Amino acid sequence: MNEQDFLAAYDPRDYPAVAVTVDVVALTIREGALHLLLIRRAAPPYAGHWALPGGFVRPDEDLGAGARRELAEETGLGGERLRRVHLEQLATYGAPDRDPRMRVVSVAHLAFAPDLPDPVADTDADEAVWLPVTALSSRQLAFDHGRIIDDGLERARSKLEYTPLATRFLAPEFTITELRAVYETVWGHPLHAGNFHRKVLSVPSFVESTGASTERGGARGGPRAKLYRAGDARLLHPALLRPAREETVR
Amino acid sequence: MNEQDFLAAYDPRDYPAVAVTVDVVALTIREGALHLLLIRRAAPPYAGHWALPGGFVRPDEDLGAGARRELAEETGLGGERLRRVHLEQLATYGAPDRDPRMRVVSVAHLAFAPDLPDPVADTDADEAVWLPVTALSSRQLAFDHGRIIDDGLERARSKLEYTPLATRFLAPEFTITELRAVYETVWGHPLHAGNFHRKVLSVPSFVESTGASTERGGARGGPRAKLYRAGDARLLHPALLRPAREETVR
DNA sequence: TAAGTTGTTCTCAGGTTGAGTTGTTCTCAG
DNA sequence: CTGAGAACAACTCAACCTGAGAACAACTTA
Repeated sequence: MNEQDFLAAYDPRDYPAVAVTVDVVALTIREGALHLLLIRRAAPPYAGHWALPGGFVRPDEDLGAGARRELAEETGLGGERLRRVHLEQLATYGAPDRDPRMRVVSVAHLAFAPDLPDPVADTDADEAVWLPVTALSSRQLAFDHGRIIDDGLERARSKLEYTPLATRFLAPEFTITELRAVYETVWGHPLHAGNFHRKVLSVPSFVESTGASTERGGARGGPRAKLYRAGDARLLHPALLRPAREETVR
Repeated sequence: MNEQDFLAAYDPRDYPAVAVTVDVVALTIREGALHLLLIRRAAPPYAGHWALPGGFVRPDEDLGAGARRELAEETGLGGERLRRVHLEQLATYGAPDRDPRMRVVSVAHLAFAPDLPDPVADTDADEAVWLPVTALSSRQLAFDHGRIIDDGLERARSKLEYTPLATRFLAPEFTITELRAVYETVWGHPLHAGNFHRKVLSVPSFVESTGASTERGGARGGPRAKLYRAGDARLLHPALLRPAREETVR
């Protein structure tokens, strides 16, 4: 049997039915707090529970494209602003019983977005909101989405260490203080302003100066800050390491 | 419609057919060189080409379990030795045209194994071999497996920096020099022996002393080396960073 | 104008790194 | 049995990086 005959005789229905979905852990920073995009499910299973935006991948659509489409549908975003959102694959979740309907394998993605407008509920959802991650524990989550969110948050924290992706939470031009605020909210603890400043400027191609400064000083005083934009580094060398967690005392 | 009615009325065949496979980038070190497990495909598509071990995920099997099963089938391994192999999810590949038969989404995994016996070809394969990664360029690879292998090698290199997984390429007891040889072969360049020694012993819980030493000195002389086993650290703090690649000169 | 805040630059002590050296223990060849 | 060479393990030292704090000028609001 040659390759062409083989393909002609091939019947996809011979294989077990598995559905493939994409889900998105979309993060943004609003009012100094890390927020996550969640929808409330309108239809069973898990009707009324909160879930990640996502859905079945379409027959001719790449996985990343599917994730971006789902994100666009939930945020009502398009064009340039959607293109500025960082999107990467997170991990794939495929426990046999994770969806009561059938075998569903979900390819989860992680998105970093600058402050975006309030989301719009579409057909699958009662409601869509940006929820502060600190408020997550009070919500009932569908499927294994709690686990996916935990993995996404840990990935986000670690990505800030060795990539310049913190800039993706900000407008194209930003100050070093705004960049530090991103690190502080994602990592959840304060950083030394002077050392952070020195470090960011010493990492090659992390940020580049625009030459301009802010129009005004800070809300409560202080000089105007210099403006920077993201440099062309894709990896930070050397990395900005998180302060080590305390050793477990024995 | 309540949730039970919904599930009763649900027909999986309403959804587009997608097949889910698991593939494994299995790495080991033989004779001082990094080797990769490859099989030669017996059946179309890509008959005669080299491919990663893998196959369709079974209806009631978790993704990681499927990857471990495929690895066991190709290596003929079982029991304790199979359990010692480190296996983690790498990434998922789902471009619509990556398989000519139908839409196939492949969840790739990465495995680190101590030196294993020669693989045994099973039904899907003419032949199975451990191939030095330096010889990869001379082989015709099926599907997008070249890309998956590149991603797996890069992931392996980076995992050695911040996890103690280098020990998974070795027997349960090893010397610091053997551990250094793992880093040197995976990273592809020599390391300073004295500094490596100091660093490994200074990272908390990376390795712990067994108290014993090797029976004999090195093949070409030298004292007996102290033996260590893996400690209980899951992450290295601080990490063992690769020397920075040279800056791209402009 | 005074008081307070903030962006930015310094200083300095302590730690870590890269590179080389030393001393000792071993294997192998003759 | 001995000498040459190899390798493990420990040390030294200069260069660099980091964390913590201080200094100071440029802003804000009251």
